[in-house]
Amino acid sequence: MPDQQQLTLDQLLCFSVYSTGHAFNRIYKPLLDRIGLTYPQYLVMVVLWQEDGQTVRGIGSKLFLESNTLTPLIKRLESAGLLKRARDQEDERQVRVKLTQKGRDLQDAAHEVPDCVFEACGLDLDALKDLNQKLIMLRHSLEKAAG
Amino acid sequence: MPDQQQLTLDQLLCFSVYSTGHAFNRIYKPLLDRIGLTYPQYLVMVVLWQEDGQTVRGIGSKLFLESNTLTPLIKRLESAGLLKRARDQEDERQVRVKLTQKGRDLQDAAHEVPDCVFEACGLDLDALKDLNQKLIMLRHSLEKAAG
DNA sequence: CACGATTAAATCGCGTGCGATTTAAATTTG
DNA sequence: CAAATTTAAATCGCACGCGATTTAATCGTG
Repeated sequence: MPDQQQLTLDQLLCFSVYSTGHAFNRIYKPLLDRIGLTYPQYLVMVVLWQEDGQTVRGIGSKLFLESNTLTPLIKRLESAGLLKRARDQEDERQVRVKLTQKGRDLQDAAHEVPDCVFEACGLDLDALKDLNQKLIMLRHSLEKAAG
Repeated sequence: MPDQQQLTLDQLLCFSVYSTGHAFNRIYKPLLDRIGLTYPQYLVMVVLWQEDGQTVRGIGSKLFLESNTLTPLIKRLESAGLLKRARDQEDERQVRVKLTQKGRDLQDAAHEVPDCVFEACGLDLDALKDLNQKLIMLRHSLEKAAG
């Protein structure tokens, strides 16, 4: 980065990532309000719709989140009746998260969300995939650098 | 987006943005801890280093944040002695934020932060600028769609 | 000029993220 | 096998973000 004396926000990649994250949230908010989920809760549901019965740690490794964030979040989903939490019988340290019928049914209600978001991005599918891949690679570099 | 039955996280651009934002935070954390700032606080300082004496609303329009987020954050920066808040004499609705000497001096201490982050990205400058521009355009599309 | 509308901050409540610590279970090692 | 270590969740505290509301100042219209 040249000449930090004139450092501006629009030169900072971190800021475009940060602010675009907020912009995504503003798109998701009205869509997810309809089905009673927050964005992070939606991500947990996506992970569980893909594979039910995962542990908190397993969900966390996919979302890059830990139990201090996930435990309360998952408890809220349990309060909403979307899933059940239960200690694993074979390893009682772990908690397995299983969808209820209501939780599985919600996938249908969430059906149109990705299309609406895709629309809002204003990108064709190739450009979107390309940007996605570049960000995944960037995330990987950052994770490696963080150690 | 094809076939939401098999929707996975790594297909979601929103998630790569969301998780890369967290990854940036993990890079910034140790760098900013040294100078006693959080990442959003650092962004406010960057905005003020570029132009001192802005209003809360002015700062917010650059950061895509509002007074409900900024007021407490800026008060913390004031408590840390980095700036002063004062009502604008010409329009008492507005609060002007002015750096103290300590706040201006902090720019030197923050000197190496952008270089460290750039390093962690593992991208050459052209690739970084390209990615940055694409994200800025995406953010613009999302803001427009959110209305 | 007055009164309703608009605007800027601030306040409040809630849901994340996350560092630090705690608790309990499983694993490793002597 | 027992003690020390490791591991998985949970808990706690704090700082965002943001929707909703409140307060105070300014503007706009009649």
